[in-house]
Amino acid sequence: MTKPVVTATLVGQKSSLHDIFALPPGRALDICLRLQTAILEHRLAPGLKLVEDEVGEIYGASRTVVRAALQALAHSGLVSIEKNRGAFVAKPTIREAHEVFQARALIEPAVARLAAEAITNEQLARLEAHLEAEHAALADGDMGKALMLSGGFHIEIADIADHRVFARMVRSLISRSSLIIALYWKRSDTACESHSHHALMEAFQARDADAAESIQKSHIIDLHSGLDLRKKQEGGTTLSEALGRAG
Amino acid sequence: MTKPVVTATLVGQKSSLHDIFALPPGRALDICLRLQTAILEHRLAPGLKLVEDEVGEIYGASRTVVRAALQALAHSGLVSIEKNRGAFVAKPTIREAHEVFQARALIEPAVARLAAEAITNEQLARLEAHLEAEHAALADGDMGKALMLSGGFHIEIADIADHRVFARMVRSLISRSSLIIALYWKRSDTACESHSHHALMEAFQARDADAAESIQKSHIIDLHSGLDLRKKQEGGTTLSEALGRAG
DNA sequence: TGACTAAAAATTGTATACGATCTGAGATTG
DNA sequence: CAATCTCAGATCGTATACAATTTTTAGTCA
Repeated sequence: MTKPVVTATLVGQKSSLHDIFALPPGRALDICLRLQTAILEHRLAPGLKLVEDEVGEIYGASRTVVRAALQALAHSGLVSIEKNRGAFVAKPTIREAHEVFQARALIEPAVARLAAEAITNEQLARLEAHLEAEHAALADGDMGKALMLSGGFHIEIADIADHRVFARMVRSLISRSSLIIALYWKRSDTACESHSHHALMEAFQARDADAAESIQKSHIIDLHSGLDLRKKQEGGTTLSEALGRAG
Repeated sequence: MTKPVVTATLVGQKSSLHDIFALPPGRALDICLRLQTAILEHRLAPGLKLVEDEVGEIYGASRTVVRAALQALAHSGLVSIEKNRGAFVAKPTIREAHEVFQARALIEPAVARLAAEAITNEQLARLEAHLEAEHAALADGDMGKALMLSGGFHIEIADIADHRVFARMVRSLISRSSLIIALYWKRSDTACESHSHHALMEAFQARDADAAESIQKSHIIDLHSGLDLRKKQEGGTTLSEALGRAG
């Protein structure tokens, strides 16, 4: 049962969650996080409608709370809300896909530099453990888990950089990347990814900020090039079916 | 009566507002924008408490709607919400001030480059008009207006770059900068600012992307250095006093 | 059959009500 | 007199109810 560890990282157990959603702790935040996890795990397909009553029923909360959660998710870009029509799992356009990866290519290398300059031994160990988990998932052929861990790796770096403004941006960009990958990923060999992360790891161990920055930049450009920006997947699943009763 | 034009730019008349707050059009968005304007015009001091009933009374809406608006503002970083305590106009810390300007120094030069590459003659004219208005405000000694226009200038550039992800980031960073300046600005000679904007304008006219990028970078570093990050202003005004009945 | 229309059902938008929590003034005590 | 305690008022958190809007369905007519 290693999954909870994964989701905790990607979803934001560290670096105070309410900082991400600007919501005080409470049931709304809970629902927010659960839905976010479900979306990032690709259990809720892009385009799926999130009916307020239905979500409330599943998590045992009233529409008031659910609405707050959905609104928060809309701000983070994982959900889009249309007037009088409701909330839907976001379905990034091809344009947005490009933009998100352009933004990542600008911001994450700078963040990697900061992280390389500030990283402690303890954080190094943690990051290495993360990398190993990622490697293991790849060996198992568990792609969903590997992708999740891959995102978590980037987020951990942002946390190490200890820059809240950047960290928040990175978190949002990576969440959206997860959706984008769900829709547009084409490349079969995800191995290169793990390789990039390994190279990054070495740069961190050497505290080589220049290397970290440049490796991260290549890595993200590489990811960007791994997208097929023509076809688009349709989302047909049903809500309670995907979430079950526990979510 | 030139102010509405100004606020319209800073607040986001262009580039579909609901994109900024991820809120569908409606009363919540209205309140959101009015409060944002009031905050950015420094009529609502950092730290001021925004009582839900009071805001609702002023704008003629129920708490339900007001809460949605406050939550949206919290996401954009202009308001902070504390559990069981309510919403307050955000009061950026010194650390956050540094971080916001570091982020601007990274992102805005890249955005300026994009804008220089894409700018049309029409947009050039618009931008020039904006610059003139800014110059006029400075000549009048109307600092509040000048600051507002200064922020608007940066936002227009982001809109010209036509990159929604960056534009949204820039908008959020500039909003927060407005608060930061309200709290920490020290320099008396705001003239240099106008000078920087002039230099940028020339780069745009020449479609010189390199120049635009580098000028923007220096400009933001310069702004950052114009902050005094020691003292902190206290906010004591009252809500309805600042907003009046019309807001 | 197919397209259009109208009524019914489902869903969202908003207001209101009530319990929970916080705040501050005044009483109490060492 | 200062510090603490208690309780009333203010304010927030959440559920529920009803109005407005959209979506679906059933029916009608060409």
